Amino acid sequence: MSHTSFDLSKASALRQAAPRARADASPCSACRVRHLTFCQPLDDQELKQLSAIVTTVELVPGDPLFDESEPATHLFNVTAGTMKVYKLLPDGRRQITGFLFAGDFLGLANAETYAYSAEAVTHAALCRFPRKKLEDLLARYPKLESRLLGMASHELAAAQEQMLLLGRKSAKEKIVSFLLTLAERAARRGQTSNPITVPMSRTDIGDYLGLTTETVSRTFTQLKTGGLISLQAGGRVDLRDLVALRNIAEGF
Amino acid sequence: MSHTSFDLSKASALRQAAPRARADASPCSACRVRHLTFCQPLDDQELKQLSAIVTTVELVPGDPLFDESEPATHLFNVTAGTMKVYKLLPDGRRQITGFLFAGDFLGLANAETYAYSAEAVTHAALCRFPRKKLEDLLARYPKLESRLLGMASHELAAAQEQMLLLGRKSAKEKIVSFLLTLAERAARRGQTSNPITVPMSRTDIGDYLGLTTETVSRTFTQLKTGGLISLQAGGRVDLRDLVALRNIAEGF
DNA sequence: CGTGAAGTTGAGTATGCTCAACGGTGGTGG
DNA sequence: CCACCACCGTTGAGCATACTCAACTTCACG
Repeated sequence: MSHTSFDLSKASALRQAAPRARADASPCSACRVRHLTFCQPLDDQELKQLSAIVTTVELVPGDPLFDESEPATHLFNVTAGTMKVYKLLPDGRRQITGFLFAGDFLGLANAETYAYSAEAVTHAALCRFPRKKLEDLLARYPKLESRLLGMASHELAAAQEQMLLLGRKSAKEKIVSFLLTLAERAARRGQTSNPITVPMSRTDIGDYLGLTTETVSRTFTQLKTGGLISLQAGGRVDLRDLVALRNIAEGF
Repeated sequence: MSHTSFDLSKASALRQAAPRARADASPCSACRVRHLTFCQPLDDQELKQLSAIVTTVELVPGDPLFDESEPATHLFNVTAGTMKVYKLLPDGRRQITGFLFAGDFLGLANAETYAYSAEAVTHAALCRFPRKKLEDLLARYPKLESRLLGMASHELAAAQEQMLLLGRKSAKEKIVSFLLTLAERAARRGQTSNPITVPMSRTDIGDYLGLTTETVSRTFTQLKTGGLISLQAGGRVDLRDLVALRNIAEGF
């Protein structure tokens, strides 16, 4: 599972999301993923205000975006590619707390510092908003803040689902739940949900699910042998028996 | 560790938080825990609006407040006592996703239904807001929505910390982290942080930390034997060596 | 007191981890 | 263009942490 094929596949997405050069048109109004993001409720006039404070960031796989406990100066919006956010223990144990795709935001912090580190999984593009200036805009446009609260609520529900997974599910249930969540999120973004694209490494998956790479690998093999999934080129996973998979994920 | 002693200790808190009878004074303006809650930014005039839509709920240990997948018609604010929120798998496995104390809110839902069930751990009192009417108020008072977003961000950070715990910490690290978090939250509420009050059962603690009751019990014994904590009457836990405990919790 | 729930302790076990070897693949440099 | 190398993924063997099942104790309450 190399990154290369994904780098290629993301290249066009990067171009789509990139702001346009013309000065009079708001770059944000041309954004292909706006309907997925927190900017969604703004009209053209308001998007111009947003455009005035945004800059874009492009990352290659492995590039860090920010580190835990660093001053939380910016909020980001993923426009293309995949990001991961994680927390570390002093001895190197790592918990990936989320994978982020187009439309997801990161960097929301109540405290002065980020609560986690963020790093690119694939080639990725992001919008970067200075926190202070964005807060001014939030104060001016309550519907923006409302949208952000809605997205934060959604994330909270996802976090609780993940706690159930981490605390109470078996390795097999974890992997299957993970695959189905990927499929669901892809569908939500309007992408194909079967076969799904799994851009992250076995190690990343393990660190997300509270497993080791070996266990992740063994479980994939087991699912493959059982005819529930099949692994295809480019890190794609074909979900062969959705009913059976859903039963496993729910713990039946 | 019975609930009784806690029921007694909470009785006065219940009275403190109970709305007053006079019609012209806003009950909310007399609230003892307002500075901890999302109502905090409102002035007296605005609190009156809030009072108009609030009702109060009192629960005894074990009382359910609402169930997962039930229509999310209300949002709640804990004013006294301890609540737990949890998710279930079909075979009965349970993950408690949080314990809630005075000042914490619950029932925030982006979807039509609650994402979890909620139940009283001790005697508890809550404010109940009809979701629709509260949303009207949120639209009218952006500072309310802003405050709610801040609290949701804080919860998200806590959820990520909990994922790190569930996915990557040992039983001992989990228990110690849990005790220290309880101490920190007690301090935040202005209560004594040592000894701490642990109002929930071993089973609840296990379901919160992804452990069994037996492992929780064994680990407490181990910490006690090691002189790191001591168990006192009324479910109080004395943290004997904070430095050592912090090192364990952080994974050193 | 008697009873039932909660907590503790013990013995044996299983799930997932550790340590290790090997194979494939893509990227690099000669 | 090919050979090498590093990284990722897979598989195996043995082990450890936490679980299961069970007995016993403690405690709250009737």
